[in-house]
Amino acid sequence: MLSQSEENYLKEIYALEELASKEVSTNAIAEKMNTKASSVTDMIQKLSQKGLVVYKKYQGSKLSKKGREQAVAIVRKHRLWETFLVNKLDFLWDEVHEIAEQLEHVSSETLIDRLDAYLGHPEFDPHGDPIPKPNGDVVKMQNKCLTDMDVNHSGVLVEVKNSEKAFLKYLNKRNIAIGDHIKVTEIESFDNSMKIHIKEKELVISEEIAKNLYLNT
Amino acid sequence: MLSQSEENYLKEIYALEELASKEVSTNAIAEKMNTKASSVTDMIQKLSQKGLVVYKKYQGSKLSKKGREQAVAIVRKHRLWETFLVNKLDFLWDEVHEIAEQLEHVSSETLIDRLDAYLGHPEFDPHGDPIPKPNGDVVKMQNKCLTDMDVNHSGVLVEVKNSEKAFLKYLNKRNIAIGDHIKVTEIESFDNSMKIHIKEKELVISEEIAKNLYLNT
DNA sequence: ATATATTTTTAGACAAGTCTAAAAATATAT
DNA sequence: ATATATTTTTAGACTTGTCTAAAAATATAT
Repeated sequence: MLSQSEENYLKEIYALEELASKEVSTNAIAEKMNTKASSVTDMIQKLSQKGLVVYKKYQGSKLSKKGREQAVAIVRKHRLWETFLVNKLDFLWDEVHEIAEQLEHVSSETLIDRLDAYLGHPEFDPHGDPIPKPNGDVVKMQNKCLTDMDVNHSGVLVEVKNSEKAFLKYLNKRNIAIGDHIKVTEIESFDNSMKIHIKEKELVISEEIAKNLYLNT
Repeated sequence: MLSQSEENYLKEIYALEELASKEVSTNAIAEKMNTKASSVTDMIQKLSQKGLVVYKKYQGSKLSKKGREQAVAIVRKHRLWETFLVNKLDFLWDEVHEIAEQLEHVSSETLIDRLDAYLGHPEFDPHGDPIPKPNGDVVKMQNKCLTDMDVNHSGVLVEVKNSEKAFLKYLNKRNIAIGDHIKVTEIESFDNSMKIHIKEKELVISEEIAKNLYLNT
């Protein structure tokens, strides 16, 4: 049985690994979790002791097989609860994160299986993130050009294909940056412009812009 | 903001007060919560400090107005979640307690209001207990124990006072459930066993069983 | 390559909640 | 009414998860 805190660490390490696909640094975890590096070191050592994390002093951490399984299970719960909140209780998809953070720690296999069935075994949560299967399978995220994405799908901005001053200036002005979570909310078929949700705001961008943005989805 | 532990204490003190309608003893709380009397003393003093409990050394504790409000809010959450689990996720009414014990600590006013609406503002939970209103009102039940009923009188089974596995199993086997209409058709005076009419059938139950069944008449 | 800066770990402290063992207060029984 | 039993509280310890401050390791810059 994991404590809530242990679960949160596993979940965040998982998220960071997905982004970087290499060992995650103590500082990175500390920042993500709003805590101090020394606290992270303490917890990492405990998780390492328990065989959930592979850790070598000063070299960062990564999840073990066992740790990854646990992390995925938590992500599954989080995303199913988010889906419930939006699909059944009429929350908006950007209002549900904090509540799901609490619900994800409720421990009952049966509960989560029933919830999954009740929701009709959804594949994606309201943010467009894939919901892991009960056996731990997760749809692999891959880089996709924004122009290849469908409505309601989302991803994290990981690459900008054009490095002209003007283009970068454009991104700056609109406060678009690497690492931002972007969700496609509308596509205008006649000119392929799209409406995207980014940093709590809606933005309309042309196909020309979209062509240069790559998301990890 | 109350900790989970504080919430649990308030909830259990509330339950004990409802039963006894007087100050509850440290030992009674300890037994109910599966903890030691010394731990209870510690917590009681803390809750008293916070103005949630009225406490005088060696004289037992009772909830303050503020503490009672908090306790009722937790009971409301607990019972709404139980209703959700049974009505929407098809749990049996005797399977939901442990899960609801976890869910009741999820903190979000909006969540619980939406859940309430989603369930159609139910008045009773699957065990027949009244669900407190958002403002804290709780329907006072004029429940009667089956042993206090006369021949030919009837009511709806609303509460089961014993939650041991064996007892619940007994009820399941005989297909006796909360919400059933029960009529007393015969009382055997020498052992106080009774014949009851339930779901189109006649059943004989011992006084021992009858003691644990409460009807809303 | 050496000094400087940054990151990470350690050491020691603290708060919450629990426990055991012993002391203090209250209740019970003769 | 006094001795005995029970209940409750206190004192001190332990665990979990956090923190600050200082030390150690690693990275960076000139």
